[in-house]
Amino acid sequence: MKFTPKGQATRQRIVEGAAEYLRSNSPGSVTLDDVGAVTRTSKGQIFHYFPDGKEGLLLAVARHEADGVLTDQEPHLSALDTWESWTAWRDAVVARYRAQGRHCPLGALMDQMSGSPGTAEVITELLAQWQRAIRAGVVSMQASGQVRADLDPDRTAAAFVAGIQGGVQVLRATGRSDQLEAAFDLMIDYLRRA
Amino acid sequence: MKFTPKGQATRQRIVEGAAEYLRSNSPGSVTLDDVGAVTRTSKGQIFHYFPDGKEGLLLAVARHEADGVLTDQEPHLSALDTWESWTAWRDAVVARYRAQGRHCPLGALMDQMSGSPGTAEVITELLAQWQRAIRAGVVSMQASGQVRADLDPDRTAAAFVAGIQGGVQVLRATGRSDQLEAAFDLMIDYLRRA
DNA sequence: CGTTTTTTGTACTTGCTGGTCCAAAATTTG
DNA sequence: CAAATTTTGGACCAGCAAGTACAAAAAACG
Repeated sequence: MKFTPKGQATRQRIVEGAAEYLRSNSPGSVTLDDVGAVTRTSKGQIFHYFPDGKEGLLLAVARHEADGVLTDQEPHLSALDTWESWTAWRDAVVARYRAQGRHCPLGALMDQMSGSPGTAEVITELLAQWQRAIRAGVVSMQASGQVRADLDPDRTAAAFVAGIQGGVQVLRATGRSDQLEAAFDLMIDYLRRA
Repeated sequence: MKFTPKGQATRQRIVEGAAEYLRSNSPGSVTLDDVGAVTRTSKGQIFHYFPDGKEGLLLAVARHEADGVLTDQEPHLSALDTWESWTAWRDAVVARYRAQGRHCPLGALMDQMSGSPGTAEVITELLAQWQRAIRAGVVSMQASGQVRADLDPDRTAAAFVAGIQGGVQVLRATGRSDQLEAAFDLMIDYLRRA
């Protein structure tokens, strides 16, 4: 499929509009007409740019959101080489999620996961990248001798992913960020003692 | 609403059948006809026992599943007073979730959460109970002097909830239990060193 | 320009699903 | 046993939302 610049702009408008809309509405209840209304597009355009219909559109949205999650923390993620950078990262994530409350791109992703194997794949890739970035941070802390060398960076990073993921999940369900903060603090504290 | 014994049995059959069915199918795609087919009941019966229709049924299922999650780990949860009991608990949870893979009652709950405030409440209550049980375990370890007394039991329990929750979530998305195990191990290890 | 391709709008179709209605069967009750 | 109540079955309805058809507008192109 090739599109002219105008076409690409429209396509992008649809994806971004749908993404934002999906952050506050469960994917099951979002209709193509909703998307059309929000993005000022007609059904014809939606199917023109997403021949696979709703499924294709949701997948495109998933990819778009997955991108956002990582680039969002990028300044922090790639520089986890001092204790300050770790806590700064923690603060950024907590503040970010606390501000947006339930309207969470990652959470919306998870919601649309069940049923769509494509989305599950996108999430798997996202988590893997995330874990890799954290792992790199652990390794760099070991390299500078601030963390014991016998710590397994892979498992530590895996635990971080689980903790953050779970904290966000709880935040979405309950509206409270306690668990997210506690998990983050415990894990960083664990690193500190290692 | 009052039902005869026969009626209660039917109601229960519907809830349990629907619950099992929901574990492997996303709630958005589950229809009342599906439930009827699986539980050998007619639409009439479903609306007879759940006057609020689908929403009421899903809520009943949510409560049923929430019960199951805790009673499932109950032998372990109420006896977290030795290191062996903690690791036994860990092993039980990991084994359990690894066996069931994606068909996870808690995960299915989370899925149907978005959009239904009732379900969100059920989940909040479940998480709170869970956290309380873990907290009690931490306290008892402190009482017996196996864990430092200056550790905050609330925050520690909160972190555990987040870690497990996230691990399960990742397991559902990727099919791998690495993160769940890593989170569990890191946290227990953290306790050990405290 | 004129033609060809892309983009957009809209009316329509189709299938599905939650929910209603009502009557028959079974069960309880007196 | 007869009346009242509960349980069950299934036909039916209404609305909604995905997807299609097709033509007009706009742009690209030579």
